[in-house]
Amino acid sequence: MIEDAFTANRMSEAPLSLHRRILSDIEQNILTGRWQPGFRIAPEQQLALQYGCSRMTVNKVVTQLARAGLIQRRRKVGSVVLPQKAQSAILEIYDIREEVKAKGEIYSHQILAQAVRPASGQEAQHLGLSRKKLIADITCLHHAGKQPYCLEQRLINLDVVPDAAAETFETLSPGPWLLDHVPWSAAEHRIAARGAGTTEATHLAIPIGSPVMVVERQTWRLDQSVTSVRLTYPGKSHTLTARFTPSQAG
Amino acid sequence: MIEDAFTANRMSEAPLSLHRRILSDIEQNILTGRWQPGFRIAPEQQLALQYGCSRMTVNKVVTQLARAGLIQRRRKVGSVVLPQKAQSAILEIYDIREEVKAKGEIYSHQILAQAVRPASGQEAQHLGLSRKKLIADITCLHHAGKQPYCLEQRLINLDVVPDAAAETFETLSPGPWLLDHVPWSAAEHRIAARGAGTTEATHLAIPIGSPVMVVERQTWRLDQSVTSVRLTYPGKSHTLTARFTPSQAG
DNA sequence: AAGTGGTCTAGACCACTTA
DNA sequence: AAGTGGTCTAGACCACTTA
Repeated sequence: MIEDAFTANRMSEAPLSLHRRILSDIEQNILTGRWQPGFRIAPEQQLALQYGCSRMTVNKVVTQLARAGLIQRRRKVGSVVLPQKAQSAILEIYDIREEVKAKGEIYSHQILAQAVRPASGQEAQHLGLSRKKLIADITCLHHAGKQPYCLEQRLINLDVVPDAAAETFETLSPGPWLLDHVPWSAAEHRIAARGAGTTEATHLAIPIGSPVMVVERQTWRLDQSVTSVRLTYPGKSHTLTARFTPSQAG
Repeated sequence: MIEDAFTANRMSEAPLSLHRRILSDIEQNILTGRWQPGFRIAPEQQLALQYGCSRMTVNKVVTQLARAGLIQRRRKVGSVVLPQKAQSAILEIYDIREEVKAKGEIYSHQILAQAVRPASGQEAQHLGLSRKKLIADITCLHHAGKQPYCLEQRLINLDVVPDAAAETFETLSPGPWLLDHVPWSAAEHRIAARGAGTTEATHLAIPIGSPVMVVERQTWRLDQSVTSVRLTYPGKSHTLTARFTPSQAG
């Protein structure tokens, strides 16, 4: 369990750790705007004196705040409050199978098309590999009960995942299969609302032009692209949720 | 700057700190599936011996992994690898003004309607307050150049933010104004794709039924709701982006 | 040269949880 | 009773950055 400020504040009996007290103090000063962007936080030594604790305890707090993006730390200069350009929230992207099961529906998936072929120029660029490298191109439809739930269009870099060429994806759909077979180190998601094109409309059994949510995800291992996927959901059936509590982020 | 595993791997010269080495080791074991969910990680004492370092150093790493949601820690039981139910990604939600400026367009906003009135039953429930409490109900249109960019429909809990009743929001739109005036401790976002209704279509100058992205955000201060807002963007003009690197999350 | 953060140590005492 | 994590201390040495 992650204990965050929100939770901590509701559990009134729990004696706050020194760490948490210092964290909340500084955090509140920043979030309420008492300490404006550019404000310089007292150096660790001084904070340690103020709170009557060791420098290590203060250091952990301030490091955490830097990780959460509230401040920037630089040697000799000190810790400076950053402008709050963005609210960052934690978006949980669940496995489609789990999503469907969580709705109490029966999950199934179906491979509509599968090919191994050299990457086109555009694809190669997108995946960050040289042209003519082999990729797997897979189209997969996910069902909730008998209803189409999500259309998956995926490219896999066979340099990184050669096993994918021979895989049928019958038991596991490409997403979870890849999670099981490849270590990855970074992912990027783009989320947009669009009107369904002919392909999406046909497979998802919705009218052309009706709103769909498109989630595009690209995954890297070190600096090699592993896979790139576009997930298309009918607008009615899918909502993403993201939460944020500042102290949780660090 | 947050230094994450991805970055670290690309900066080959930088000597890895002990902390980072231990973190990467454990993380890779989990992310590659060598340590399956349920696997029990060696206790801190033993890890400290293995790496020839003090327990404190190990503790910081393992605490960070727990915060990132990769493992669960329990006294006496130890640290257990959690099932990877979700990929979590960090979604940055920018201020609309900044978003527009970043596109090189001129930003402006316009208050279309503003009222102070008692909350309806549904609104009271949504905001988690008793009925008849006063709320501010504001509709605001954001422009990029001369084009409508985003429709904002907002409720503000006047118990928490009494000043909002008298505010005209001419200089600052309600979002940034609230950020400047109220400390908050948690936020929740829901993101969906829908077809534009009559109201949205009219204000955004798009056809009825055309795809829009709807971002609903609710913000709390401790356990009081501060504000609830619905932002509606034409599907064409807006994409959300979320990134993730595992070690960054902690 | 001096201030600041980055990292680490070797210990301590306690709280919680299972047995 | 014993194992494990939670938190904290009082120091250390160094790297970086500004002056």
